[in-house]
Amino acid sequence: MRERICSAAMDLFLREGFERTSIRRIAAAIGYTPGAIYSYFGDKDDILYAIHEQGFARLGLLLHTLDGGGLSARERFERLGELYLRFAFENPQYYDLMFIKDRTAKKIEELGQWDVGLDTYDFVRAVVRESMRDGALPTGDVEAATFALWASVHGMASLVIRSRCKMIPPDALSTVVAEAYRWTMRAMPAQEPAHPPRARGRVRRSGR
Amino acid sequence: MRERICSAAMDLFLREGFERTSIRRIAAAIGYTPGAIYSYFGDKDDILYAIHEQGFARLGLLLHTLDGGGLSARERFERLGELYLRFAFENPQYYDLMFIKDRTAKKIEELGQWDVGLDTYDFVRAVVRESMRDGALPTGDVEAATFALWASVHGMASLVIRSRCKMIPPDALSTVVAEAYRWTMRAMPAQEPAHPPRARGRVRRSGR
DNA sequence: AGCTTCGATAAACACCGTTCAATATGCTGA
DNA sequence: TCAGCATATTGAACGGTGTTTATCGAAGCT
Repeated sequence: MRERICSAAMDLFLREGFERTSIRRIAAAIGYTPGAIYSYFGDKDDILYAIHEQGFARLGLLLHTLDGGGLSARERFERLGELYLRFAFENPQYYDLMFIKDRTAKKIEELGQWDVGLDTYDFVRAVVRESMRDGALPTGDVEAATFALWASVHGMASLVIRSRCKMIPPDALSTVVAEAYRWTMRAMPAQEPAHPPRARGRVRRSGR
Repeated sequence: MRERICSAAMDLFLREGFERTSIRRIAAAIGYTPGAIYSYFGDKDDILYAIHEQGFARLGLLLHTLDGGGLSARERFERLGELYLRFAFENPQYYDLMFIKDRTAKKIEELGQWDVGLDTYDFVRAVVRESMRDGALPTGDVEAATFALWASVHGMASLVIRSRCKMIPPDALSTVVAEAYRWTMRAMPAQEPAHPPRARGRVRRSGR
């Protein structure tokens, strides 16, 4: 039943946008009265939260396709941002819920459930750390580098999703984004491995 | 009168947030009835739009303090992002209106008034172009590099403003952001000037 | 004084999220 | 088979929202 509500809600979010999706409409879409929904969700933002969880499950699945591909640390690092951007542009409504919408953050705070997104962040941090250890990135503050990478791709995604890129011709947008990401990557050059053979071997093996 | 409405609205936005600021409350704050407001603004989002314009005026003023300081292209480039971030963190509600909120973008689209933000973007692009010509940045696609820089700082600002950084201890947040920006800057190294003396002279003089 | 003009009002409309007493439904035990 | 119970659902209500519009009142002009 929670499932039915969620999928009806997401359906309406996609077609009408969140603000125009009322509890009454969600209820009508599944043939119920508004009050019924409150037996399954405490309030409207609880539905948002449930969908946001689904979104993180999807994103997690996508990012973990990086595991076991026999990729070098540098390849993993570069693919990570690409996958993140792909998720954002293929699921803009999910992305909005997960990383932009105010109400989601408010609900997360209310529930104190930060771990949903934290897993994903830990994964990114681990990739950055590995990349540094492997010489695929200049060494430095892991926390800051992780945040810098995340901010960069989130910035691109959220500017596009929230329609702030109208100065770029729509048909050129995707290539500008791709080019900007390439620029960001090129700007973070691979260094000489710190301790070449053992480190790379260890990383390769543990990444199996 | 429009001024009085705007400042009352901004006052309430600051204290209560946009969603909880109703036309009725704005009207009450200046001693009018709700209907009166509609003699001065077509709808609620027109107030948003007016405030967003003020925000861009402020930001423009701040960024143009870079002019005439006798700064090198590289310094201008680095300071640009710092000023942008400063604006965002000192005026988070303005920033939200200008670069994150959905309804602002919708209203801009409705009015077809993209030039407000375009001036600012042109300024950033010009700084990037100058930096490349001056060898303060690796040369390459100006459009992509501008977007990459903007996305990077916007990403940091919007993640913080929309409360997505709870995995970073609050008291460490500002240093992580600063460190991440330094990382981004360090990752975009200055190159040898393309045509050193004449070019630098020209830039210096025109920047007066 | 009469007339016009125009800003402000009050009331209404159609929504919204949310609550809750009342009811319908389906299941259990006798 | 039927009473009783528990649970799922309803429908109406509350207080709010953005927005529209007929009406009013005061000021300005002839």
